Amino acid sequence: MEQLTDATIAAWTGLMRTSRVLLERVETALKSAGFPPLSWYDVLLEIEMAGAEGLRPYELTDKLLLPQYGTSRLLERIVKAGLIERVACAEDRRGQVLRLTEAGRRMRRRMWPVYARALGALVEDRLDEGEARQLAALLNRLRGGEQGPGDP
Amino acid sequence: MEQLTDATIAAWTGLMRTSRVLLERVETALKSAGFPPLSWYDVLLEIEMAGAEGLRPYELTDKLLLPQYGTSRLLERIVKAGLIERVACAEDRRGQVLRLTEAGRRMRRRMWPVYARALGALVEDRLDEGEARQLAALLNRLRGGEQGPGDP
DNA sequence: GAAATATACATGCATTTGCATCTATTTTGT
DNA sequence: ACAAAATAGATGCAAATGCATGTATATTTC
Repeated sequence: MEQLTDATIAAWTGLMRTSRVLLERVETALKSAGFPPLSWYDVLLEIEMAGAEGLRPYELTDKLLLPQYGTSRLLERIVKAGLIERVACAEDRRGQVLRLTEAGRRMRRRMWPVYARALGALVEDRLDEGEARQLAALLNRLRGGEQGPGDP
Repeated sequence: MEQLTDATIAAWTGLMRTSRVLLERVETALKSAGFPPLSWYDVLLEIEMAGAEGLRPYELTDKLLLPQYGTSRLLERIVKAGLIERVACAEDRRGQVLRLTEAGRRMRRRMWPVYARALGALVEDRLDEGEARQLAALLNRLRGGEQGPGDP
């Protein structure tokens, strides 16, 4: 029942297993270097890339595909660690603007080499550039054709 | 610093985003049909496929790539729901053997159409068979060449 | 064959996640 | 301008996860 090709099943299980395994390895690399989880890196990077205007939490929710409460709590922890700060938002008094602290900027910079080394070993050493590009293309199609841009 | 090609970055972010989005949609499909999470399906299927000899928890841990305590607790819940039962293991008194109950077998059968429909919409409708096969191949290479077999 | 080591599984405790709902403000419709 | 609806964000509570460690049995080593 429910005809699905073997190829579909193989793609799905490959996706589930591979993403879990690689993510776990990246997390392990960060943790064993004494760094916080990858999600913190994502937050720090997005805020840094947002530049001088800062970033609103709801924008982060969109970019990182997190549930709203997930963003709220993640930010709470990162703020508590002193890596970002919330500033009241001038043009919307419900909201806030996120900014990196100096410690946050430093943390992001220090995490990157560990992250990059892991990606080098896990991805770049295993796929040549053409393959990586093809994989990315297939994954993007799977995700539903075309969405907003994406960054590391 | 830390040269990584754009293709590597694109493959990595594609992998993270796509796996999260698709998994979330599958989970949503199951939940809104009134079913338990996908991990329950995985457990039920593995036990069913193990056949008459049943399956040991540590084997499940290997197959599903779960941490040991994760398996222990997942099984606890599924047992409590009456879908599987633990039987004392004859040849290793530390261990146990898992078996499906009739309700477990039924549950797995009833979940499959929902699961399959989701995979049809998310994977099969978006990639033709050749693309799916290629995606699976690339993902398997990423996961570290060749491991044991894998099933849905 | 006794002691050391390894394996199977469980569990207490802290952290994280999910869900539903709450408050405050902004936007919309009339 | 005001009521209704939508949006930004927080939070209480329950469930799930991670981590370290515990207990029991098996296996290895000397």
